Amino acid sequence: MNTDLDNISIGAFAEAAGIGVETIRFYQRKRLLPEPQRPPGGIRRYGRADVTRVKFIKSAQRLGFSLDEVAQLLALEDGTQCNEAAQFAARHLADVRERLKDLKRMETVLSRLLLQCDSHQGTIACPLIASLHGS
Amino acid sequence: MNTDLDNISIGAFAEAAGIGVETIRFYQRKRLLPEPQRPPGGIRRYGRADVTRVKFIKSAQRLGFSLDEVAQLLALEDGTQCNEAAQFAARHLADVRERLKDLKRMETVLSRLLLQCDSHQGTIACPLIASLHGS
DNA sequence: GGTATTCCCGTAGTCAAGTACGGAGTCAAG
DNA sequence: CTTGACTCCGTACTTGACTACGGGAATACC
Ligand SMILES: [Zn+2]
Ligand SMILES: [Zn+2]
Ligand SMILES: [Zn+2]
Ligand SMILES: [Zn+2]
Repeated sequence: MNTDLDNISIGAFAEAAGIGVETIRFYQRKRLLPEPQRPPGGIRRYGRADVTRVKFIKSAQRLGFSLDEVAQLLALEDGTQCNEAAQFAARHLADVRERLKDLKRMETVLSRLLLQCDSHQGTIACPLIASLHGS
Repeated sequence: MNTDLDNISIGAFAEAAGIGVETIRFYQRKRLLPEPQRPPGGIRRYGRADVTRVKFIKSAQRLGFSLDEVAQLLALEDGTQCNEAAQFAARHLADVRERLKDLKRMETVLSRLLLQCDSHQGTIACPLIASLHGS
C-alpha cells in the first residue's frame, strides 16, 4: 500500500476527500475532476491536488452552488478573475435570497397558524386545516 | 347542489383547479385524489369537491409540505383533529427552520465574501475563490 | 501461487414532482 | 357520418446529485 500523498489509489483518494469512490467517478464524468492518465495496464493514481479540488467543490456546495455552477467556479480557480467570480457569486446570492424569502414566508405562516391552533379552545374546527381549505 | 360544476370532465377540472391534466392523473396514482368510477366504456366525471381538494393540496405545498406530507394532512382534512394536525405541522415547521438556517448561513457567508471582493483593491487573489480553497 | 481486496467500466436505479407521448376509444357538432 | 377535440392508459422522460451492480482485471498479502 503506497501511502505517499501524491501517489494514491482512488480508494485512498475517496477516503482522504471524505467522499465515496463512486462519487469520484461521477465527478470525473461530470468533468469536475480530471481523469488522470494511467500507467500502461495499471491503476490510476491521484494526488494532493485532487483532494484539494474536491474540498473546493464541497465548499462551494455548502454555499449552495450546484455542480454545474461549481464547474464554472472551477474555471476561475486560480483566483485571478475576481470580477467574474464576484458577479457569478452575486447572481447566485440573488437566488439564495429568493429561496430565503420563500422559506421565511412559510415559517411566518406556519408559526402563526400553530399559535392559533394552540389557543382555539372550544371551537371545533382546526384553524390550520381551515386555512389550507383556502382562507 | 348538483349543478354542472359537479359533472365536469378531467379537462375542465384541470382548468378549474389551475393544474394540468397529467398532474391530475399523477395525483390519482399517488392517491391524493380519488379515482372516480366511470360509466362502463365512458369518461370520468369530476365535481367541486375534487377542485377543493386540489386547492387544499396546493395550499399545503405553498407551505412547503411534500406530497407525502400532504397525503397525511388530507387524512385530517375534516378539521376535527386539531392536535394531530398541529403536531404534524410543528414537525414540519422544525425542518423549514432547519433549511432556513442553512440558507441564512449561505447568505451571510456569500455576502461577506462579496464585500471583500469589492474592496480588495491591489491584492491579486480573489477572496471568494480563496475561501473556497478552504480557509 | 492462491486468495482477498481494489480497481475499472458501463449501465441502471434512486428520489420528487411532475411532464410528455402515442395509440386507441369516445363524444359532440356539423 | 365524419371530423376534430377530448379522454384513457401505460410507459418513459426530466433534473440533480449521487449510489448500486456486475463482471473482469490487477494488485496486495501470505
Ligand atoms: Zn473576488
Ligand atoms: Zn445558483
Ligand atoms: Zn389545529
Ligand atoms: Zn416537512
